[in-house]
Amino acid sequence: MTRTGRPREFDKDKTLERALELFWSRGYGATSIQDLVDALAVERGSLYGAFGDKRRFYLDAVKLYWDVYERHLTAALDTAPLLPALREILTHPARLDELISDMGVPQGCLIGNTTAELVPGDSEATEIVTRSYRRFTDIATEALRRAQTTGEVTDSATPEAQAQLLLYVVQGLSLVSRAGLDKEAALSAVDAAINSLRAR
Amino acid sequence: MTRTGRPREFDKDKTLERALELFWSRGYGATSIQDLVDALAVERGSLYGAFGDKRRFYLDAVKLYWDVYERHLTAALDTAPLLPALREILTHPARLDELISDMGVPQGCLIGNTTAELVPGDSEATEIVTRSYRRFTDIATEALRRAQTTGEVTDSATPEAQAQLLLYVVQGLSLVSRAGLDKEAALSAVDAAINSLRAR
DNA sequence: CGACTTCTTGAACGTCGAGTCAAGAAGTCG
DNA sequence: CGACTTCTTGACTCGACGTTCAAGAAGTCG
Repeated sequence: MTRTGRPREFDKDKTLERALELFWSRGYGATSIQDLVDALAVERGSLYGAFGDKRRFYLDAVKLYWDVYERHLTAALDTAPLLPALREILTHPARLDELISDMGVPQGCLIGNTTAELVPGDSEATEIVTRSYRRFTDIATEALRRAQTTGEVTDSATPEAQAQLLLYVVQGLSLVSRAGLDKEAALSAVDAAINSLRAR
Repeated sequence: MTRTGRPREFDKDKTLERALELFWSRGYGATSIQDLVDALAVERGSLYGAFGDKRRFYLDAVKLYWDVYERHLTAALDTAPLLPALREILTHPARLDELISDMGVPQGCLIGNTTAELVPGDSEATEIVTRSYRRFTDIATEALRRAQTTGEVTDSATPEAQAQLLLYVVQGLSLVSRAGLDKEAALSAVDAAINSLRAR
């Protein structure tokens, strides 16, 4: 039996979620421990005790981000017809409704941001984003394969190629959006992408 | 008349190019002044004298990057047929042959990396990347408009929408590639994108 | 040559941020 | 209660980094 000591005074899961929001909106390097201390209302030592060092903390937040996103993705793409769902996925880049609370909406996809900031210098970060990309394409590939057999999606390309292309589009849209989103232009581009998938 | 003093002992342009390579491969935050001093063989004071502070230095490198890239882009897309040229542009994400010397090939597009790392926190960086994205879509739009009139490219979407989508694909591919490039998967995705532009 | 300007060098400075730690607080268990 | 464990607090350390600066070097001009 592990001897129990003084109980933690803060909610570890909730704190990780709030940290995720901060990391998401500011990036890894630009978020200092002091920022976290201020925003989370948890003292430095407690953070270190609960989450290890900054890099661990960040990587755990990234993992949480992906878990939530993957759940969204899977649920959204498990519907028919597929194309409207895909449009939804592309249209709201990296949207995680469950996590976004009252703070301003963070911008960009945290996986993509991590790729730009820590990859390829950090091997664990590289693993995480590589796995995430892989899972995205796997999930999308399966959905597209089904939609090809029902005749909804064109078979002029393999589901794998289509899924990979969708990954690029999501990540590109998500990244470019950070610099300011021209909603009309983005929407028409997404529609063009979706239409090119439609069987004719 | 400006009095001339002691002449600079290093080539400012060449030094900026070398700094660009370093910034490109490591990112802004992860590149220290000391790194630059070591790699460029120019002392700190001289760097500050010639380029101002680190942020100026970086932003100037980004501008240089874009200028070179834009020249490539314009030249490549000013040909007929357009689709093979587009494929070339997408296939070699952010390739700048003139600048890549004997160092390892930097990964990702510097504009995209800057977007992830400095935008939206830095207003001048935001300006630069926004303008770059704008110029990319402008150039691509014009090329696509011409290719639509010749019947090479489908008119099932506007040239603007197609160009915007291409921007997303380039940026997405360029970003995801940082985490390790699966050449086959990338190529088939690019081919799918190109084929969806082809008039039928 | 002497006055003037600009560049070079590298030590020094100040700041900031990640991580540590010792003392105390708040629980549990026997 | 007393021993034990874990959490909290915030001051402290220590290193890294961007930036400055003073002294000297290398040119030009009259």
